[in-house]
Amino acid sequence: MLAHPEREEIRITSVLHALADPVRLRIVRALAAHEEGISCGVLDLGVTASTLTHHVRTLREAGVVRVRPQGTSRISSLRRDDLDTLYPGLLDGVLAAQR
Amino acid sequence: MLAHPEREEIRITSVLHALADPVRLRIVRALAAHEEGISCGVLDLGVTASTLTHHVRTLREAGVVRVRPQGTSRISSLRRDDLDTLYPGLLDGVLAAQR
DNA sequence: ATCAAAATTCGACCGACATCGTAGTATGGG
DNA sequence: CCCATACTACGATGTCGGTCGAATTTTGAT
Repeated sequence: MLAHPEREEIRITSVLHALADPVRLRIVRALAAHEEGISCGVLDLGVTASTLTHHVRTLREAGVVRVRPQGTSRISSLRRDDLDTLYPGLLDGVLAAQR
Repeated sequence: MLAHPEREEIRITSVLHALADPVRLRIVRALAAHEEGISCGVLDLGVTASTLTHHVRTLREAGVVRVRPQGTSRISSLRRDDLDTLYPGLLDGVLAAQR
């Protein structure tokens, strides 16, 4: 478990699909503001823990976030380098969005 | 019919969802290569005409493309200005994707 | 007026997915 | 060892959406 795609395995359609959900987009925005990574459980997203697990897995399997265990928590962080290399400007454009 | 969202009405989640489909992404790539716009019917996308209609409508309603009637055809073109203004870098990043 | 080409509409089908609740696993502290 | 915390796994459910075929509309040309 906790498999992450290599940079070369990341697919643009998977990334876009991962970003196209309101809850996941809020997660990405939060991670963008915390380069060191955070436990997504601390975010108040209005969904249950199991739903949150689903979303984080979707982001991880798409190659958007990296997840590392730390105690009983999982620290998620944005894969900025990989995404900026593969799709320069995409992440910045998404994060710049007001709506 | 042929309603287009104003620039202020465009939503990032709708744009991302519109771009997250392989067929629609191929349409967008084709439009990016033809600034003057094209009739999407000329593209060989491996889907039926009715499915193509569905995809073009999805792109139009998301604010990704502008569609104007011309004879019995509909000419689609990318809303580059609007997208680049709202989400600078997003479109370029998506188009830069190799996979 | 008739015909052909291009596109749309409608209904149906079916797989994908966001969500939840419950139960289970894992880690660390007392 | 026991317990609490954080997260995961699984199954169920309801909705959304990509796909098609058949029928219809629209436009332009003959």
